[in-house]
Parts: sequence; structure tokens; C-alpha cells
Amino acid sequence: MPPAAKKMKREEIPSLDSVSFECSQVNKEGKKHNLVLASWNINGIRAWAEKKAWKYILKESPDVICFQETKCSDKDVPPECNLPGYYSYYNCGTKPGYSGTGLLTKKKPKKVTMGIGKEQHDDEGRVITAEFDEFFFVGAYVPNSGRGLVRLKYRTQEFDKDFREYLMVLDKQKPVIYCGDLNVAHEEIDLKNPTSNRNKTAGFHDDEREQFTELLSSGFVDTFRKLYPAEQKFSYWSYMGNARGKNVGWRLDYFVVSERIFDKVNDSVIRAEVHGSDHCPVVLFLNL
Amino acid sequence: MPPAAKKMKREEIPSLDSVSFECSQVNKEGKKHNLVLASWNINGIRAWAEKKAWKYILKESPDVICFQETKCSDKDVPPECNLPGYYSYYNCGTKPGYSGTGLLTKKKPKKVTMGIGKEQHDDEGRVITAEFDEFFFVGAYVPNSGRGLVRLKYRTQEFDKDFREYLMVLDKQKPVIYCGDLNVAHEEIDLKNPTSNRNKTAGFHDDEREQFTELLSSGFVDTFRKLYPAEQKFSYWSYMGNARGKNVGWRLDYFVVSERIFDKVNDSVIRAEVHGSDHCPVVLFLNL
DNA sequence: CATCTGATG
DNA sequence: CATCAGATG
Repeated sequence: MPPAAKKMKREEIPSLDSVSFECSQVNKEGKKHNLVLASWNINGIRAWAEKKAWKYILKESPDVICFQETKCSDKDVPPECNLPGYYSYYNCGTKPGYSGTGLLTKKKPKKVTMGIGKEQHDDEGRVITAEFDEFFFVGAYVPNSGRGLVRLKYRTQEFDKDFREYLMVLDKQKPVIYCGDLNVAHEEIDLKNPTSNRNKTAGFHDDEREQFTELLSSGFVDTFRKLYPAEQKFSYWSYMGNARGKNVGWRLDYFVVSERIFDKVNDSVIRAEVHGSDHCPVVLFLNL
Repeated sequence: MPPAAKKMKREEIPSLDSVSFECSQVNKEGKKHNLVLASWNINGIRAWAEKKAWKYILKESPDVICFQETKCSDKDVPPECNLPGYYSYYNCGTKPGYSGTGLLTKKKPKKVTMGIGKEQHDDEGRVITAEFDEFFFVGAYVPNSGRGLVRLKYRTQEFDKDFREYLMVLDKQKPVIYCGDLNVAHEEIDLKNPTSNRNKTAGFHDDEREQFTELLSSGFVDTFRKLYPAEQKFSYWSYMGNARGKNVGWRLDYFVVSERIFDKVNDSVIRAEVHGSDHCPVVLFLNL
């Protein structure tokens, strides 16, 4: 008898061999970075692990990386996601297979907290805060406003506002490094098709953009845009219509830092070559 | 940039090149068959088409074949299922992606009817009847009694009884050839593990078996068993635990005919070598 | 284990 | 288009 039909087999994602993860940027004093922080919406940690997309982390070797959209309960996180040399933390939320964040860090944080301390925002596993000696690292998966913008009001008038308040309180204690899938393309340059999406598609509604502007008016800096004012680079491409192949994308993933530590930032990078999700990683290099 | 990760690609099912579809059996008068009828639970016509499992039909070239578990609305039947030289009919039921039957025939039937004319049984697309000059061809997907036998009573006390009545009425007009996934292993020989499954697993409950016995007492013949009283051969293997590789199966697919045409039956065959579903096709060769 | 749907993005 | 859940078998 011939062998049974085998299970569908996923094709491998492109190898990282040809991708360089060097960062030659130096700060004003000519110093190289001594800290690497990363963020990646991995769109399902189980599928992501199946693709062995964690190989990226071994290459980049960030000191801290946070994930968005793990879509997985703690107990179902694949064991291979416990990468050697990292402590790991997950904030999974209650709705199975939905949202969820994670954080891996080489150095054990002084404290790790889940959510922002407001019940109405904290059941979807969207925020992890790791406190280190010199800064707060906040990884977030900001709510998508949804098809038909059904959740726009909640996201902009409730989540964004309470979240900004949360960051400002932290910022009073020590500098904040805030990153994640912020689910907004701030300016026209931040997406391929601003005119067709403006006020229609989640992520480019004026209300979402204004909330982000408001954040930047509250003592925070969009590191990539500050360093590269005119560069169009995306961190997300819809899986539909081969958008990534055509580079029809959005910049939804950010590193936002307290103004007073921006001078510690050596570089802010979007790793568009890295596959394994519909988002790519973003990375911040610092000298602290 | 490296190419995007491609879509999962299903491995091909085994080729049919090494499988013989000859039937050398002759009837009492030494005559070869002049009619080939087939039945196959294809477990989703879209997945089945994706696997190109319809190649079997080109090889076997039955005059009529009926399908069970098409799991597809009429409009979503893949176009490649319109095989050259066949008329096709589908009875899809109302619940999307659930149940559903189909029938392909080289000769146009005098009449095709869906269901058995009783509303309470006819919304799940389980029965197609094609009337030909010399016989009724009835293809059926008998309701599964379900995990925990939750539907055992409906299936045995309502469906089986009404369906038997339906066949008996047809049988008064002209001979009936009844086939399909009857969702019962009649005797212990008809499944690998009778003791562990008896009265526990759907398909080998005494009530289901008795209903089938009752059918055979009403003027019908289980053609395979009549021809091969001691042969253990299966037409279904669970996808779980590599059951097919270990040949841990069930005979759930039958050709049952009116007693008075059994002498026209040259052979009744179970095509266990044919892949593409968790069931394999069953075939009846006749000389009419 | 494999097929669907439906939610979500 | 892709991931996940849940129903069904």
C-alpha cells in the first residue's frame, strides 16, 4: 500500500543568512550602543514558532524583545520559545487565540507588570511593563479599531487616553521606552496609500493619528521618524494581495521614548527583511 | 529582498499508477459487467479537489458515482469537479460546510430527486436519488450518531426507519441500488475493534446494527458481505493515530441492492488503495 | 487528525 | 491572506 497522504507542510520562510544585523551608528560622543531592544508583532506565537521565526532573535540577540499577538494561553506557548539566556513573561488575556503579548529579556527586570491597572483595558493581554534600573520598558499591542471602525471610539477615547496617562505617570519616575504594534500610521508618509485609507481603514483615522500626536506632545519621541524624517519604511503588510511583495505597507510598529533619553538612542531600525509574520521586527539601539 | 513565505502546500496523495481497476469477475452466464457504480465519502469536495483526488474517477470511469460529505454549497463546488462526460447533481443542505451529497452520471437520469420527501430529514443534503430505466440509484450519507451518541435516537428511530420505508416504496416500482456512507459497521467482522467500540462509538451501536439488519430483512442484500462472507475489509479509517497505516478501520460504505437484482451483480469492491479522504471508494459491477 | 465556518486582523 | 477557535466527524 502506498504511504498515507501526509499532512500539509509549511514552506520555510527565507533564511536570514544574507541579512546584516550590524549597527554601526554611534552617538554624539562616538560611542557604540550597549543595549538592543526589539519589538515584533508575531501574529500567533504557535505558527511563528512552527516557522522557526525565533531564529531572528538568535541573530539579532536583543537584550529585550516584546511580542504582540501571541494568540496563545501561557500553557500553550511552544517550549522552543524559551530561548536560551532569556527570561520570559506572557500576558495572555482571556479570549482564547486573541491578542496577547510577551516579553523576553536577558537581564531579569526589577519588576514586571501586566496591563495598565485599569480593569476595562486589562483583560486582553495588551501591555507588559518591565522595570529596569534606568528605564521602564513598555511593550504594547494597541487595540485595532476594526473593520468599519467599530472600535475606534473605545480605542482613541478610552484606551489611548488612559494609556498615555499611564506612560506619563511612569515617565515621572524614570525614562520610558515604549514600543509595540501601536496600530496607527502617524503621517501620510507612514503608509503607502494614505488617501484611499484616510478615515476609512483602521490605523489611519484622524482620531487615531491625533492621539499619537498628543502622545508626542507629552514628552515622547517617535525615534524612527526623528532620526529619519523623510524615509518611507513599513513594518506591516497585509497578507492580502501580495502586499509585502509590492511593498504596500504601513508603519504601525514603533519605538517611542521619553524625550530626555532620546540622546541615548544610537539608531532606530525597521527590519523589513525579516519574515515570519505580517509585521516585521523593529529595533532600538542605545548607549545608556 | 527574499521571496515572501509561500502558502502551505499540501503534499500529493499517492499516485494510482500501480492500482488496477480491472474487474475480471463474470456473472453466472459468464458475462462481463456492463455497468459500474461507485460511492465515496470524499470528506470535503474542496479539499478533495485540491488533492486532485478526482483522478480516481478518470481511472475507474464509473457510469455513476455518488459523493458524501461534500461540505460545500452548490456555488462553491470547484469547477474541476465537473468531469468531462458526466452530468452532476448536488444536494447541499442548509448548514454551511456540513454534510452534503453529490452525484455524477454519464447517462442522464430520467429523474433526480433530493431527500426522501420528509422535511425533518431533508435539510442536511443527505440523499440523492437518480431514476434510470432499470433501477433507482440512491446515494445517501446516513447521519452519524455523534460523540457520546447524542444523535443515536434520531438516527435509528427516525432517519433509519423513514429511510427504509422510502427504499421499500421505491423497490415496489423497480429494483433499488442503494449506496453510500451508511455510518454503521454491521457485524463484528466489519471493524477492527468490535469489543472496545460496541455500544460506545457511533457506528457500532446495537441499535444502528439492528436497523441495518432490519433493512436486509426487507428485501435487500449487502453485496460485499454476500459475495465475501469472511473477508475483513474496511472503507474508513480515522485520521487519528495513523489508523489507516495500521489498517485500523471500519466498513461503513456499502452497496445494498434489491434481492431480485443481486444475480446481476458481478462484483462488489472496496478500493482501499485509493486515497484522498478518510474513506475510500466502494464500487459495484453489474451486468444488467 | 482533518475538514469546514466564523471571528479577527 | 493568514491565524486561531470550535463544531463535526
